[in-house]
Amino acid sequence: MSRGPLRRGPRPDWGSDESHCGILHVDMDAFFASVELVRRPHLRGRPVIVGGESRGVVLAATYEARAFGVHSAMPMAQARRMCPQAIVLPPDQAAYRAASVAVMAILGQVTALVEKVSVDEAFLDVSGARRRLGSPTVIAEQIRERVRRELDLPCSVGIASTKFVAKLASGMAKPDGVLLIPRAATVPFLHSLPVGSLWGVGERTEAALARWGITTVAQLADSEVATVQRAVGKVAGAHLHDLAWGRDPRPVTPVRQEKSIGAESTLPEDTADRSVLETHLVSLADRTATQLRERGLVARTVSLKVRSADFRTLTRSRTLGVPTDTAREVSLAARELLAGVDLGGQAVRLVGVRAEGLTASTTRPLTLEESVDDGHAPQRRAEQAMDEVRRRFGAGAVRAASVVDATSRTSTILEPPGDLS
DNA sequence: CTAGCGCCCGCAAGAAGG
DNA sequence: CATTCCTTCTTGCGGGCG
Repeated sequence: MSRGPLRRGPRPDWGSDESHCGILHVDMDAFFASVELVRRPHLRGRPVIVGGESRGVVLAATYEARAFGVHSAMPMAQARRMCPQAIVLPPDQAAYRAASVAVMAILGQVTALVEKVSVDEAFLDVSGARRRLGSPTVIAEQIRERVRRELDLPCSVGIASTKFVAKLASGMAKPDGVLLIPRAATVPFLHSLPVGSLWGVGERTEAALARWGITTVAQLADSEVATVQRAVGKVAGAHLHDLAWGRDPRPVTPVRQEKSIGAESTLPEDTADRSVLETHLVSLADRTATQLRERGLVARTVSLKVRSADFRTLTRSRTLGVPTDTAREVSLAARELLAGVDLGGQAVRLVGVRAEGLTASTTRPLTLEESVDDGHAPQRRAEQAMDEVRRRFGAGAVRAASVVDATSRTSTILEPPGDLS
């Protein structure tokens, strides 16, 4: 989700030579808010913010809200102060995922070379589609028209010769626009920007560069590589210096093997009660393991994330003897890790579970040998049965007994097989 | 008054190898 | 033969980024 403030003034124009500009970056405008407006058309034209109710941040804001200074990632309390008349809607991730799938389907019809980078943005390599579909700007406008007509959603497209310049261009094209940066204009374009515009330069890196007197991309480009490397590290330094000269050889990569899968949640209120935390860990582990099984993956390492009330974050991880995809083992590992954490009396505001070291599961349709000699097989079978129940009756149909609130427990609730607590 | 998710890097320390 | 030194690899952790 783009997080910059509202751009003012006319859209810049860097020329119209489209040769060598095969990379498109498609970025949905105020995505979550735009999806909400589709089903709540009466809110169009009004400041709308999507975000967590009490202790959340702004996930998306319409341009009407941005006019008040509201932007993504801003604490909700601050956003409400800046724009008290804003309509605040709770997020509906399922709806956004569905919209994302629809958008990506349209992009997939343009070219197979689509790299989804997040729920609301993707890169396309259309350099081979010119004969079939026309020039990049023509393709960009067709995409925008289709997304607008079929889904009623606005998006912006950046066109350039490299991925990160295309990404910058889409940001400057917003809202609801297209911007082409011809290859010949790349360096002058980049050198007109502050360093913070570069991909990979956030608050910290910006400050580190500033200590060496580097605040613009032009200054970065004119600095010795060694200087930049001293400021931000060897690898990042070399990379940034390349970017400052428009060198970005990364190709558009349609499929990427995921390296980790996880779930985390900020608690309704801070707590130091370990049993409450463990209950959350069980359900986070369940979500994580379900995703592992959905993707046919097993994880070798389980990591725990804990954020305390003072907003300090720590992680602990453990590598298992045998890779797993069961909630039981993920949750067991997570709870053992939690037991080893000294919170120093601090209450906890967020816990998370993450599965790392992923490899393809060899045991998806459990073979006979596995169910005989793998001691974990009964657990896998049980959890696969739960997957099936959820598929047929909905996500809430089965939960670990320990996650079911005691007051809502009745004899009619299905208890999962096996000890999941 | 600060989400959730996943990627990547730097650094430190231990394991492994010579 | 056991110990030491050195390098490289692996793992764990923190943190930045978007």
